Amino acid sequence: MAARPGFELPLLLLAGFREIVDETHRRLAALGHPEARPAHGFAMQAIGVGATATDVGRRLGVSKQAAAKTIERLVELGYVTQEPDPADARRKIATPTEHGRDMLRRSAALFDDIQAEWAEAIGVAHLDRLHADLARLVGDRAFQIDGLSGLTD
Amino acid sequence: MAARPGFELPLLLLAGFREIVDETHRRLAALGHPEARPAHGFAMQAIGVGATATDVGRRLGVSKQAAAKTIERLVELGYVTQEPDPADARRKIATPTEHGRDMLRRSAALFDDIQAEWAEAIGVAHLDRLHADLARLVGDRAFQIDGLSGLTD
DNA sequence: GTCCTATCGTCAATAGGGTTGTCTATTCCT
DNA sequence: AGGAATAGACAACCCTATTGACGATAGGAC
Repeated sequence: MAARPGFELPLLLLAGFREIVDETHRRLAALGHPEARPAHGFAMQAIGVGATATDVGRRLGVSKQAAAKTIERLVELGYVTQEPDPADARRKIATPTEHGRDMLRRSAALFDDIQAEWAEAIGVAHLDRLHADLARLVGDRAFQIDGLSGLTD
Repeated sequence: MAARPGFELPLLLLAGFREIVDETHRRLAALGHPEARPAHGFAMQAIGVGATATDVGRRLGVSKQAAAKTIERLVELGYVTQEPDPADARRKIATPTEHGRDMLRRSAALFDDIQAEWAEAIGVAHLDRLHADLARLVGDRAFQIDGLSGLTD
């Protein structure tokens, strides 16, 4: 057994992740979003059509304080706006701006493009199997995305 | 086309990486290395039998300053020692201690164990193909491992 | 032998993403 | 009315990383 050293697998998985994410952001930078970084995309996804810092923190598996800082940054970059919830004075709702929605649309398209390129490189059948096998191995843990720091592009 | 949204793939890859690394470190903690964190393991690998901060930085794709800080941390944790190079007064060589070598041996074994568990879960043929496909997609980029922060276990 | 240049380690400032703990304001349920 | 739960803000801190500058050393050209 152990035909291959076991440490290669995590390295390959990480490299795959970084390859997709870095390439997406390289292209995104050329499409009017040079400041967008991976954490921003994930946070935008977590915001959806509108969410509070606490919501975002819960969805991303980080503290509400960390989420609040990220939202603050997104406001600075013009990706979201924040307004008090008229129905609950404790809450502040972050909502994507048109610029933010543009970023989200474009990154979704880029992810699709890169997936298509991977399908071309190894064949659709291989990619489908890779996707299915990974989904089986990690289950729903794939969508609890914390630990994204350092991916600073 | 685009039967699946493209953003799932990077998430699955990241989740796979985290799954392996986190599980390794959970088990490592129970084997006398509660302080070991992912970045340390990678740095230890980069040190090998002995290396300078600059070497480590180059191998890991980070600045020499960042590498020096990590080595400093490894010294604090008792994983390496540092001595001046007798042949070159500019250089300081970091060398794994017995504790450090123990950590490396154990984590290598744990990576192998987890790889075996994955093979059991999806079948050896599937795992081999996953490994081969990823290797083909990312090439040698797998072993330029930066961006490890946040993986703080 | 003596310079010029490249390299090593280090110091300092900065950035970004994360944490815990504490606090006030507000809401909601009893 | 009053107590528990919740949202956001503030502070202090950690970790990993960055760039820029600097003194000390090594080593090749001459």
